[in-house]
Amino acid sequence: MATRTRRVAIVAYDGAQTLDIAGPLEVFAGAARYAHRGAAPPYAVAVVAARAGRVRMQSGLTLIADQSYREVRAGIDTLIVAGGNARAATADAALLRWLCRMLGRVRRLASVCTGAFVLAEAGILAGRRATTHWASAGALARQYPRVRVEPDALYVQDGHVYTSAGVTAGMDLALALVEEDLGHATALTVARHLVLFLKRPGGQSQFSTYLAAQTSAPGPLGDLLQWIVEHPDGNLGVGHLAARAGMSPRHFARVFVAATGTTPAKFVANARIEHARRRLEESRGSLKVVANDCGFGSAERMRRTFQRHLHVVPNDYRQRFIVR
DNA sequence: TAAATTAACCGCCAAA
DNA sequence: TATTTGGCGGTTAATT
Repeated sequence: MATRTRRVAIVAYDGAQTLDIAGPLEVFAGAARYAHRGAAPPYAVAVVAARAGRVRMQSGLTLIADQSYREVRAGIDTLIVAGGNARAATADAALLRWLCRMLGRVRRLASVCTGAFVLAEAGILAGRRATTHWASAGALARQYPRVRVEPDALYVQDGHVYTSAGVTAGMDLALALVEEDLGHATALTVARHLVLFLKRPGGQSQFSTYLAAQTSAPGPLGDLLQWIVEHPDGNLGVGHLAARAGMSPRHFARVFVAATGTTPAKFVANARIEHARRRLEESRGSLKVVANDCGFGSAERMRRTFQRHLHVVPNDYRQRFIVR
């Protein structure tokens, strides 16, 4: 396998969403940290903007761009356009021209969230399938009729152009790109490390299944915990899990508590809730579909489980994440 | 909304 | 003898 370093550039602009930049950046940086198989690091990431120096994010945070995109002509492997308040960026004719030029010179061109509007304005998405944050999907389709908008996708690939939905979807996209380059195992490792950091400060979620799966003893349960987290649908009854682990239910329950600090059913419930939370935040799939995919059997059961654990019903929970 | 059914959990004891 | 494992039954909680 070639061990050359791929250059990744993320386009920032005044009014951009910080997490659209930081999320993918951390994914590629994480890959560089955890996948040092070759001599050279797999990625070198830079933030580019209209000019090098300060860029003011939508949130007010100031970011320092490494370079002006005007100075960048070639040598970029993956180019990513962040989302946010993209008005300024879509009005920047020089940026749009530059993106068009780069389209033929990069291996992959991607957008996160409303960054799709910038690509669309540049004409890059014409005739292509694409997505954006679902709250903006309608606007994208209206403003750019030639774009084939897929509002429910997490991310969409059309040729070498990728577009992704919300903030976390941008990280999912970045992970998919890492997977293309470095394989599934590396992408999974990066995801686990990132999830750990993402979930740890989340005060209200008193317990992260990912964290538990990550930090659990590497004994025979380690694989099982991971399997649970990755297969929220499917039979996760105590008896079935015990059989998978090759123990009697009684013994399994004891070992499980000793290893994780929780009981099997609670762990499973938490894993399913975490999955459902993400799905509710990022997709518009019906409650019924989400409930099924996350192993709740029925929307009614998911509703009660949410009520019990989060003190919110799924629909209300989802409402909180609508960006207006 | 209430009652019946089912699943999970845990203490305890016995077998390995 | 000490530790690990498995089974039984009662209690509690969740589901239909």
